[in-house]
Amino acid sequence: MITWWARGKMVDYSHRLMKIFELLFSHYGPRRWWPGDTPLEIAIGAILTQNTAWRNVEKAIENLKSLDMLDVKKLYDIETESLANIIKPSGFYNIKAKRLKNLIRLIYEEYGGDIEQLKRHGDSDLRMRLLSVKGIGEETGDSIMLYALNRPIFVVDAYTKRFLENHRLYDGKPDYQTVQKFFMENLPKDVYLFNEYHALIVSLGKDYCKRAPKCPLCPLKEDLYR
DNA sequence: CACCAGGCAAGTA
DNA sequence: TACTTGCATGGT
Repeated sequence: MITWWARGKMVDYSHRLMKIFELLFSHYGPRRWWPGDTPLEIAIGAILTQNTAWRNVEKAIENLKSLDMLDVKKLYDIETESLANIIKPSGFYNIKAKRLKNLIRLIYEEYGGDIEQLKRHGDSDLRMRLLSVKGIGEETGDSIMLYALNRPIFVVDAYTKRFLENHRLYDGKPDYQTVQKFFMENLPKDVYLFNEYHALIVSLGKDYCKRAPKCPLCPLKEDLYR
């Protein structure tokens, strides 16, 4: 049995986390994340959405699509300045253009522009390669791992941390590694489960848990506020 | 008008 | 290690 210390006592969370998943899934249904059709588009979206509302990212991706720029070779060749101009609606466009170029440079120069070759790495090596790119931190890297490359890695973001705090599932400062371990050690390592779970937490967060410690309308309230 | 959104890296102490 | 700051657009 895997246990975690929380609220001063040791608790088995594996059943609770599955119960929460079932409640959220029955409330929202499948979320079908990540919005995006190809691994490349998903990876680009992961960088563009850093501290940015998704609706602004959509505009930037639309711009890339309309210019037929969702292509490793074309992105490798384009000037960083031109790329910045294309992705302008997503905000932080100068730094994000550099970050996109850093990722594209890795794919093009180390893997011949073929994401399938990048995928030959095992989970651990793959994660390290992604995190070695300047501009790809833990959340962005893990989003690419899970949603673009279909690896069983749990993605932690602001919503996930807020979720644990709001529902008092874990005390202490929710740093990335700890939160990720909390989910990964208490759930079966399943790509589909991790995919839907993260998406469901975001859906819940957008609807009910923005920053209130209590969520009167929250579909989880019966089971979590005892 | 102010505040925030699916972060990250670099700088400071 | 633990803060702080710059990066920038668009919606509420």
